[in-house]
Amino acid sequence: MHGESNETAINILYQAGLKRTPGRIALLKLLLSSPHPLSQQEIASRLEKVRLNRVSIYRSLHTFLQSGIVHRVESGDRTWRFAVCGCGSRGHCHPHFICSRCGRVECLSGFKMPETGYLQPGYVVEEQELYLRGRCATCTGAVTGDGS
Amino acid sequence: MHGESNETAINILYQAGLKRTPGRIALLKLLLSSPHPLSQQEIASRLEKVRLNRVSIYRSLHTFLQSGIVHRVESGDRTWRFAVCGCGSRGHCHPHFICSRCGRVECLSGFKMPETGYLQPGYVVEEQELYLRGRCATCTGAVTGDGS
DNA sequence: ATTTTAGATGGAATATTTTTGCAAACAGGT
DNA sequence: ACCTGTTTGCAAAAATATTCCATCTAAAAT
Repeated sequence: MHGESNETAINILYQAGLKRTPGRIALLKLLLSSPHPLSQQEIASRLEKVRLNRVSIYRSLHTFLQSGIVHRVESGDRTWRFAVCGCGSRGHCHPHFICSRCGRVECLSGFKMPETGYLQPGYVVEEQELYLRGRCATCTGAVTGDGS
Repeated sequence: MHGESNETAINILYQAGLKRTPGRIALLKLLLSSPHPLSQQEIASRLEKVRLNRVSIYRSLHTFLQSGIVHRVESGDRTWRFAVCGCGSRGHCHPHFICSRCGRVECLSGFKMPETGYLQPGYVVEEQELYLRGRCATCTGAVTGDGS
């Protein structure tokens, strides 16, 4: 299924100058294969077979974050969610949609962040986060449902 | 100083159909007089003289939130911050600025939220939050500093 | 003014998530 | 095969938010 993501994960780690340990590769593979940001709990439960400690997950995510490999989303339930971001910076390059019903968080890739030229003098913006909260297509029942 | 905010607080509670208890009035007065959102910890330390329990603060804020009296800001350090919002809804009617150095959170009142007509079909946006993270005027040293 | 009642409060305790410390294990290079 | 700095595992701590239940109070009714 995700045979190539193994190579991709190793390559990303190599590019960032990080050691390619089995745990990190598995973690990064998981993030690469997920269509939406994952919480540490979700990651831990999906990585049980790899037997990667939660603290190690926490620290690896922390390292990834500092290297700009992942970005961190605060979805409103006091848990951070992580996703691989192609933009390579620590900031957010796109808005995020949070479903208020199912809690799912989605990256709205392809959408630019709004312009912000309206700050008071002296203020410097380093990064910005735009969260849209509402109902996803599944929860509004608008999905046509073509299987899977 | 804030003699009138006492009346204002009582009036707000009355309009919302909530009981005007001393604790709630003190809490609302504090929020009304604060230029930026406050965390529960900040509120508790500033309300020590009133001897209002932290749980009561938590519950009052929860009630205020449901009544649309306050709005809740997630500033990135996993603590909620609360501020009185004139818009009367539970959503956010303006962006928030978070200083990455001093942690201060400011309401960017007067600025409209960006348009969001670009969602996929089936998605419904109930509210949106825009956070700008960076350095405030104080932390960039851009304040002219006319005393105080 | 007294009574009544739904709602608010206090204090302790619980839940959840994040973060740290230290010793053992490992990756990557020589 | 060996060395060194990094990573991991396990236990434990921190920090914040949330719940429980008995008691008290605001505000309306008598």
